[in-house]
Amino acid sequence: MGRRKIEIKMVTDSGTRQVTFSKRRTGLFKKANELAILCAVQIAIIVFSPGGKPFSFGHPNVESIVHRFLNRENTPDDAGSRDESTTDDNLNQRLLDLLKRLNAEEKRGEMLEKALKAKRAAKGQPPLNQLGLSKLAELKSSLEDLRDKLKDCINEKEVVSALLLLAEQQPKK
Amino acid sequence: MGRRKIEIKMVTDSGTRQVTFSKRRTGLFKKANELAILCAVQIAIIVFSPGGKPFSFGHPNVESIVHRFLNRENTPDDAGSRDESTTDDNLNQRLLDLLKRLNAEEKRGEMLEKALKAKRAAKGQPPLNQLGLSKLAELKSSLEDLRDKLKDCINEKEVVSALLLLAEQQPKK
DNA sequence: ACCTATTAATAATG
DNA sequence: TCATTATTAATAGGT
Repeated sequence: MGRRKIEIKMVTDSGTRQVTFSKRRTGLFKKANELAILCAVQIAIIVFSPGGKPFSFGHPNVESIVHRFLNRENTPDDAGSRDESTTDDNLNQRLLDLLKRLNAEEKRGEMLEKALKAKRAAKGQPPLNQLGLSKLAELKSSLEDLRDKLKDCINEKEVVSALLLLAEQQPKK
Repeated sequence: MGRRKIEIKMVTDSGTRQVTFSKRRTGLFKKANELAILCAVQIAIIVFSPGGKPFSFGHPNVESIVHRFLNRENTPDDAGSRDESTTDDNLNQRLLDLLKRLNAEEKRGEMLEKALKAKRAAKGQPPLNQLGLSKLAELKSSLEDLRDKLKDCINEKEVVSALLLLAEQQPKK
């Protein structure tokens, strides 16, 4: 709907792409707002610009909707509405996503840690010495908790991976 | 853009509201898809229908975008544009977010695994037996890789936690 | 940013 | 829910 019809494929010129992004993002958010009001529903949109900057729209706000969405699987009391989300395919897809994410976050964690190390090296004196003994003990126990949690996590991921691979293995249905 | 102009206010008739919701949701998702392709961007939409049923659109998928957003981080590969993201505060905040997310995902992983287990228990014969030996070996080594990665991860998280707690400890600057 | 010719979405209807 | 279509709304290209 413009002076010309355009094909839906990546806009190659980066200037034009940025303009298109701005215009269409505005239009999309407007539509989302209309949908929310007309139908009295909750809606959230998250989009990252070509430059990587996050934009979001939420009615009434992004966080509550995301939270509701992410936690939609553990509401056994109100028995209504849902029908999907319990098929094997669905579970497998979600597990696959989860594993992908965990992997990505491991990498991210490594990068962040390196960045922080570099920062501290560049500074000079690490602030470790300034810690009180009681704080150190506290720290130690919290780290032990964390380690134990992650160890449990390893076993779970092994099981999950096994199930996933098996599922992929199966010719299906 | 219909036979008549309509006011943007809640549609009172529930039948009409449901129809409007369906049509406009479809339109919105289509627009989102076009935006994603035209501008090569990631986008996620979550919307709950008037009946409370969740609908979502994600390019490439909802989960990764939601988590990228909750964590407010920019992609590290294209080295341009950004200038922040290297202060200590910023790093610490990002590490804190990462830890929170890892924790949340551990829990999610547990839940998903339980769900899958329950499913399989309900079915009967687990498909493990059908695996060929070579596939089993493959599986085993990939699991070992995963375990090793997670072990490394544990150590990193310990360091990270220590640094985080120390940072919180400091009266700041 | 703004303009506007043109296309795309959709409200009402069957 | 699906199809049609008169009408409005979004927007591509240009200034």
